[in-house]
Amino acid sequence: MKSFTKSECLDDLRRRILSTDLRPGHDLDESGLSEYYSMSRTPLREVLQRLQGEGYVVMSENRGAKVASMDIDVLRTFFQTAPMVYANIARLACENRTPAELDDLKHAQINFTKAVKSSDAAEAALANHKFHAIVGSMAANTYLMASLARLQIDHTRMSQTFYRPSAPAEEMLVLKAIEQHDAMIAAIEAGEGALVIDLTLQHWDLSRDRMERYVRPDPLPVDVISLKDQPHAI
Amino acid sequence: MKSFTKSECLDDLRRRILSTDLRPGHDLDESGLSEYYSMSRTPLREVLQRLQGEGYVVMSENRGAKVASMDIDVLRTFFQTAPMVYANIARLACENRTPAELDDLKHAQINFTKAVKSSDAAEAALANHKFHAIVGSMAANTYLMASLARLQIDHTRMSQTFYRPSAPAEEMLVLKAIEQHDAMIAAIEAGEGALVIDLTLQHWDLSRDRMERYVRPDPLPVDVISLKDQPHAI
DNA sequence: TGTATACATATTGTATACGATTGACGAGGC
DNA sequence: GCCTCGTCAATCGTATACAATATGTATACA
Repeated sequence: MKSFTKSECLDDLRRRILSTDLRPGHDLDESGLSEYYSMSRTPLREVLQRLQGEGYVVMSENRGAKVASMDIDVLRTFFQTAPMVYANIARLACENRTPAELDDLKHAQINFTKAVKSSDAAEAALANHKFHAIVGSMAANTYLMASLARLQIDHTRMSQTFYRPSAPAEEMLVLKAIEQHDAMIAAIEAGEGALVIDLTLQHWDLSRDRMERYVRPDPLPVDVISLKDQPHAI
Repeated sequence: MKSFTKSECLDDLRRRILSTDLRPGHDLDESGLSEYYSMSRTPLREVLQRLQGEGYVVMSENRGAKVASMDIDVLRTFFQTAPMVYANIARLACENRTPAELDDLKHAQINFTKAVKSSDAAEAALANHKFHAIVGSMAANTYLMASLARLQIDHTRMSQTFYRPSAPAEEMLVLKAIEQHDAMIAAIEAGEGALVIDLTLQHWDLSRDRMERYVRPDPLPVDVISLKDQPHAI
């Protein structure tokens, strides 16, 4: 039974939420989690409070914490807002990136590529999350960073299927995403703002198509499954 | 000695930070605050954690909480980011506002006007904060709201002097701000997106001029005050 | 006089115990 | 048979005690 520090607990919960190991809307029981992480409820509650602040969980008085849900109207605003924020972040990253951050970004891209090649979907999604978080920190803009962080939570959760390609054509898309990352790194290093905005929007389009299919999947063939045999859907 | 509930404590700390009653960078002592609000340290710590999540305070391991500072590079990004976020929020508010929210907004404007007329600077700044927070919630966009909330923290703290006019010409500016609010309400109610963006940017310009003067005040007349008699400035 | 180290003090971090609130289940009345 | 109300279990919220960590100060030594 591994013992966790508080910050390890924070990281682990973030991971589990981002990878949808803890599903949106899932109820988080304080006693259960405190036992799981072998710490008392006091620090665990503080971790939850913090996760609430970051938008990973929502808490209600006397009714505990839940993993932040992804309902339809939130998704609507997600698709509405993401390209604007991503593009602005990318432009600012061009202007403000430090050499150290550039190294971090290249390193994150190596990890991302590895995760994709090893077909570990959750790991790939998290590595992609990390990549874009670094671009975010390059922008050095606390205000936009607050939006970006929240966008990324939902983006990463929705992109889980992206890295689990079911057909050769879909695998091509993932490889294209890798190429786009490389191009973005080059553009950021060269400080070409207009180019990196363009690349970012292309990257977004790729991701969006895949996510929209996840949100609105192809309907089941109704004439094959007898309606009365279907389990109740929510 | 009044007893506070947890949410009252939250509100009060927000108020005190926004009004710069608690100055940027000020050290927040847990025991002291828990005594002040007559609650134990456990819930107070959770309040601080939450305020950290909202960007009001920053916490560091084993070194407690501080009121979020407003250093020069943060202010730079503030002026860079605010107009874009405000304009987008305003446009979305036009599209998504509910009748109930419109009533709230009108009510907030009444409170704002009252506070200005009564020359209570801190109260006016807070009422203005509330007004724009309602516009933010009208936008119904959790992602941008995260940016807006953080922008507003610094905006409200910087605008403290705005409502403490020292000359008739400056008082005119405050009255103009009231008029702009009224125009914004009308535009939002009519759903005129382009107009409300325009009004919002005008409102921003008014506020920005005043804030820039706060950040970079007129220099002291060096020939009047003998240098060796000056108190040490930071 | 300046610096380093050890101790004292203050403050933060964690565990545990207890009180308060919520929601579910079942008995009783309509 | 249905609704209402009360009890009970489960979970959350708070207080307090104690442990861990950081900071300030005094003293010894270069």
